[in-house]
Amino acid sequence: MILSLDLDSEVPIYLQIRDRIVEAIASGELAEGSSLPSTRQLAVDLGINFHTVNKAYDLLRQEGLLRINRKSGALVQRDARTGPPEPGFTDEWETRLRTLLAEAVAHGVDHPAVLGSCAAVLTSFTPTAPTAQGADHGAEQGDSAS
Amino acid sequence: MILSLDLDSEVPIYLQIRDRIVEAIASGELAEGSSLPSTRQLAVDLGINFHTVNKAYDLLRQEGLLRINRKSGALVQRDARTGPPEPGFTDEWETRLRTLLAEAVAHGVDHPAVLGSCAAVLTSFTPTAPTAQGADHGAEQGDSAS
DNA sequence: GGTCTGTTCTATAAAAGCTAGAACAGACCG
DNA sequence: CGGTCTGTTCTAGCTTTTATAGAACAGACC
Repeated sequence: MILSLDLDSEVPIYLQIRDRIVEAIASGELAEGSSLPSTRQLAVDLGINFHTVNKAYDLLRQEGLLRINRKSGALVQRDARTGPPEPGFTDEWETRLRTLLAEAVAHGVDHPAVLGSCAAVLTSFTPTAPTAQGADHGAEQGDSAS
Repeated sequence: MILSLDLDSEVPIYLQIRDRIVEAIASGELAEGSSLPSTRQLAVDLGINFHTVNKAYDLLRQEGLLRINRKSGALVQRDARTGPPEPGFTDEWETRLRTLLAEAVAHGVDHPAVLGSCAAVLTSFTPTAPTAQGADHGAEQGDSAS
């Protein structure tokens, strides 16, 4: 699990870590039960303070995506296949979705284009379709600059 | 233009104002050229300081959605029909979209359901679509894989 | 002239955000 | 046992954000 982050970004470091892990879970790169590096280890790899990593892990734990144990460290608790989301998640999420999509529409992106972007993002989460046998165009992503 | 905001929300007031205006523009409730109430007037209506409203307006101006004039006040500059977004908008927007959709997928919402939510939100932006250009049935495509 | 408008200063106070140092306790291994 | 890893907790400093507020200015409008 190598993640690259931009220290010059306006997005806080701990949020970048969280976002990357969420995307890794969504794409299946991190399956349920996968173990994440320890906060101190990841902090050393990224050259940041381990509290920052801890904050990201703790946020993911509050969101129900991680299970943190003193003995086994951080494990992925949720998965795309785990089941439906906890009650209360969808409402809050759709509110944010509404605001985000409204932004695009207001800026002149027409509805089919917006929906196309959504579909493209979702497709990027499944680089290798289970039922597909034709195109195995691997998504180029492996980038580690940290 | 009546907007309700939640003073107890974690979302800052000025951001709530911005979000509501963006959604109003996306839904066509506020068309290009529409005039918004003055900062002082809206502040009185909402029971808040006019600087807070000014901050929301200024943010929308920076985003290119509002044109603020000393004589005509705040006018909606952009619209769903104005044209394609400014260069640089899409990339940053798709990054946020990716993170948001990843969140839903990681929480167990399957791809068709996510796409369905997106389509539902878009549909809610067009309660009456006389100039439909295929946005209605655009949601009908199921999952993208295979 | 009076009143509205946006604009621009300064200012303050509270809150949140972010990173960090230090220490503690449990777990593991040689 | 001793050393080292782990997560956890407490404290702390610093910056940024948020919201409010006052004051003043200039253009527009009736």
